[in-house]
Amino acid sequence: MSRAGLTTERVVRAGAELADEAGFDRVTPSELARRFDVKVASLYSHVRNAGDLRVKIALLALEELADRAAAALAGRSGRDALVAFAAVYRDYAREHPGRYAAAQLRLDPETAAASAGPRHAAMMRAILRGYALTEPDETHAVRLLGSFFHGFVSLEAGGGFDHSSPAAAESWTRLLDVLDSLLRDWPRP
Amino acid sequence: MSRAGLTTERVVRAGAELADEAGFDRVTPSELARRFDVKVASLYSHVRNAGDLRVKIALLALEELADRAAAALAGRSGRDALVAFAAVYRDYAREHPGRYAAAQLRLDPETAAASAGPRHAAMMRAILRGYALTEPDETHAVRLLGSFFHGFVSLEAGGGFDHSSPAAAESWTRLLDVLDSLLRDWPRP
DNA sequence: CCCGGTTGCCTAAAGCCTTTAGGTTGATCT
DNA sequence: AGATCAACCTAAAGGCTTTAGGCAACCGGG
Repeated sequence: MSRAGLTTERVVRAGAELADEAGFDRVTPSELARRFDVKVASLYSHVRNAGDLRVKIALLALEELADRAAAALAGRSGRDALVAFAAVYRDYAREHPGRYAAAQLRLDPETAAASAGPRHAAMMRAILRGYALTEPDETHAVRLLGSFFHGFVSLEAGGGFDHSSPAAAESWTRLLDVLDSLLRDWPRP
Repeated sequence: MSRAGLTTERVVRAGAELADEAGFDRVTPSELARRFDVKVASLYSHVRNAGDLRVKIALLALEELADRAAAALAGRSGRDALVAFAAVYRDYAREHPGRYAAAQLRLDPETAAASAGPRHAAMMRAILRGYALTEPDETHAVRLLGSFFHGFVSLEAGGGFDHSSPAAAESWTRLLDVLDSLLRDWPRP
């Protein structure tokens, strides 16, 4: 009997692929075991339990997203940075819907703090430094962008824009222009 | 043996309460049966299966939300309407997190069309008629507002704003002002 | 080379959830 | 009172999760 060569890494990565193919809520130890042609119990040496598996996939997704965002941001500022950053989110969600869903998993505070989450917040702030906002408006703007990105991408993933025109992509482009213009010309309190 | 007096209506309503207390993903026929002190199989006369139960809870949530929104919108326009409508969403999500999560469930196109979903879209458009937007910008604006509302509310529900100041409520109020001002002074293409 | 330890994977078993098939009994209408 | 319908039940099959304990493949050292 040759071995399948499981490691936590490989298990989590396979879980992420499964999430993209079948949906994050269909990621189960049983299904993964089937894919590795291994008995279910064998996975439990690499992952504490089903919940832990999900958390690890979420952390992977957050890292991947942050890495892509960081790469996209390099050498850009202002509107360019905003558009590039936004594209990373939308593209990632479209390419990897299961991972994107995983990234939305609620983490306990400790895990969240050690995740790539804070990097995301920092990058968002870095973008806004290209616009002349002062606190607390910069924080409000971070939240506006975060909410819009996440909301748009998840509504699109849920098919919310499917049966109306124009296509989602057109609204996305136009709205980024609108937001850029809003940030440059931020209304006073 | 006296009967529990189940009906589809009561089962779905209890499911919605369970969702709010324990989370939408913990809504199972088993748990509901326990609450009604009834055998699991008995529920299957009132609900086709676990998925059907979830869908029915989602439809209930969408109706409730639309009803509240319609009531809030009555007699208001412009900024007032925008703020009142937004408040309905946020308050509903905070009062009924499980139902709000349910309302995000992906429905098949047929079910979605028969749901209260279209009413939501219509109300959003009604609000925007208070601002002088022309197509396709009105559609873009609908999507901006929808994305922002949903994004903000779900990030807040996920605890995303918990460990930073100012409080979410403050950003919410301020950002609604900002959006109102944006809509009144919508940038040209 | 082979021997011992580590680690990867297994069998077994218990517990819970879902779903279906078919039977019984309470409520209701005539 | 009898018939009918709906509400509820028992029984059973099948899947997922998790733990405990066992065997054997691999790796490093003697």
